[in-house]
Amino acid sequence: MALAPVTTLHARRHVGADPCGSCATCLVRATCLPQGLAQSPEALEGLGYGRKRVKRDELLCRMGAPVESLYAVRSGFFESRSVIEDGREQVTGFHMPGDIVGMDAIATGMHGTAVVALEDAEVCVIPLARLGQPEVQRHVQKAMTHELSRARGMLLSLGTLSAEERIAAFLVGFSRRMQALGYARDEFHLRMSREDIGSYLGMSLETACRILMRFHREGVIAVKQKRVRILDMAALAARAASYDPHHRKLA
Amino acid sequence: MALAPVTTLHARRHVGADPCGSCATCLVRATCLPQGLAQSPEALEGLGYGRKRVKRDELLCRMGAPVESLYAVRSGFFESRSVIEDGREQVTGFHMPGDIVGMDAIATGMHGTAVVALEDAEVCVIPLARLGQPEVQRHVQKAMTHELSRARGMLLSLGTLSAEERIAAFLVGFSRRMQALGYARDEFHLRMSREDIGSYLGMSLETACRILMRFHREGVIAVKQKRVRILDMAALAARAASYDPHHRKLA
DNA sequence: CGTACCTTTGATAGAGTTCAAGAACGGTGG
DNA sequence: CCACCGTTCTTGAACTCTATCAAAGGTACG
Repeated sequence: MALAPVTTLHARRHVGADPCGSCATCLVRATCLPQGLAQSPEALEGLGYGRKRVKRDELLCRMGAPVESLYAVRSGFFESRSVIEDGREQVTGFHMPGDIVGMDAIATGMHGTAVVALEDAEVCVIPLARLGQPEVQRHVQKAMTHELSRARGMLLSLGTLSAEERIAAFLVGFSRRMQALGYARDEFHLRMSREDIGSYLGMSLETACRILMRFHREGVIAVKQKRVRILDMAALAARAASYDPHHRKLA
Repeated sequence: MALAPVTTLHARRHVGADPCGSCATCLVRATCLPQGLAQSPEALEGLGYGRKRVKRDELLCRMGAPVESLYAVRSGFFESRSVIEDGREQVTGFHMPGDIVGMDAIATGMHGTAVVALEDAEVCVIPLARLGQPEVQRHVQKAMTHELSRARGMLLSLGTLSAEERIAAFLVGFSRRMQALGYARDEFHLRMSREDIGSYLGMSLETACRILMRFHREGVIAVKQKRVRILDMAALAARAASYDPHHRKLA
């Protein structure tokens, strides 16, 4: 159950390894918004989208701030946080390279969440003015429907699953996203703290911790601090009981 | 604390009172999708959007079914239900006249929820082909961002609020939506059962019931079966601790 | 190399679920 | 119009899960 050193993870890391690179070499290009605007890498380069670097714990955008642009994550991980009136706050999402951040704000013209970098990161800045263009609109619409699906999944998770099921579902989902980015699917580095995980999943940090340790004890995963290895994906998935739009019960 | 008879409610009801009426007299017209396509009522009429009637407990669309169109609710109330793999299901939304239903499905081309009529209802059918039109796209995008905001609000509710706070927030929100439709804001008829409310808010039907009774006992509301009167809106709002995008804690 | 933060673990308390049973309501047929 | 029956709502009691409080390791970072 021993975990490989972190360096193993970093060796696999070919996303965002080139923070100053051009779009031509950007490995999240396939999911990137500007992609819809230009077919060739050269044309992409000419679009003049800005880049922005954000250091760890810095804010990409503030809650309540007016929206000037959307952001496409190029490298690094982010989390979204929202507060309710009385000051309590909750993590509402984690964002990986290829994700588009800030769409929720288009309706109100104001960011509904604060987006924080969990590690040094870089984003592409997409001016809001671009949204008038039909190709951009189509791309954003697609990203938005995905956000909606994800949000409904979280709703189901928070509403009907037990804490253990939510943790399992979280790990399986995280694994899938890592795999989609070219990382290993069964060994990864959680960028966020136990408190963030707990907040995101609607439980205390202690509960999140205890359940991760329980899975470790039972041999489903190996976990040490932020390093996680999935030892029995099937067992984990079995405990996740996730949302399945193909399910025919209500058909 | 006695409640007025239901007829009082129905007397106020001027939305959807004309189920066969034209768009020109439709009172949810302002929020209706086709509105963006035609400036005059006559032009609206000519767009040839279909109508569809749905009886109580009938499905407007099935989960997993291919998406052919969106629906704009003209009259009546609906609820959305999703299932997770193991068969457990949850109510994920309630839909009132003026709401657009089915947007979540655009990405996958398949409905992620089953939409059920809570009473006899009528909808306008919006063929998916229309989505290519820029005006429609813009309108749908706006509706979608509102859905996203609502979803995040629910996430916060399920993640950080106590059962009592969630019930309070639900009542305040329901009241606001009723008022926006021209109904009384402090006296209304819940179309859904306690089980539906509980499911939507992530608690058992007994808990939903007990909390409503607690509010009744404390004089905050008067509730008898599905009839609700809000006696002390301020007290209710104080317990709701809802999501506020203007909040500056994370700014 | 020390300090602050994060993680882990234990003990206790409280909120909410589950099981169960009675009451109220609404629709239906005589 | 009334009685009946199924459904929904209400309420109680026992139990479970999760939160909270507290404190002891670890880790990472300056």
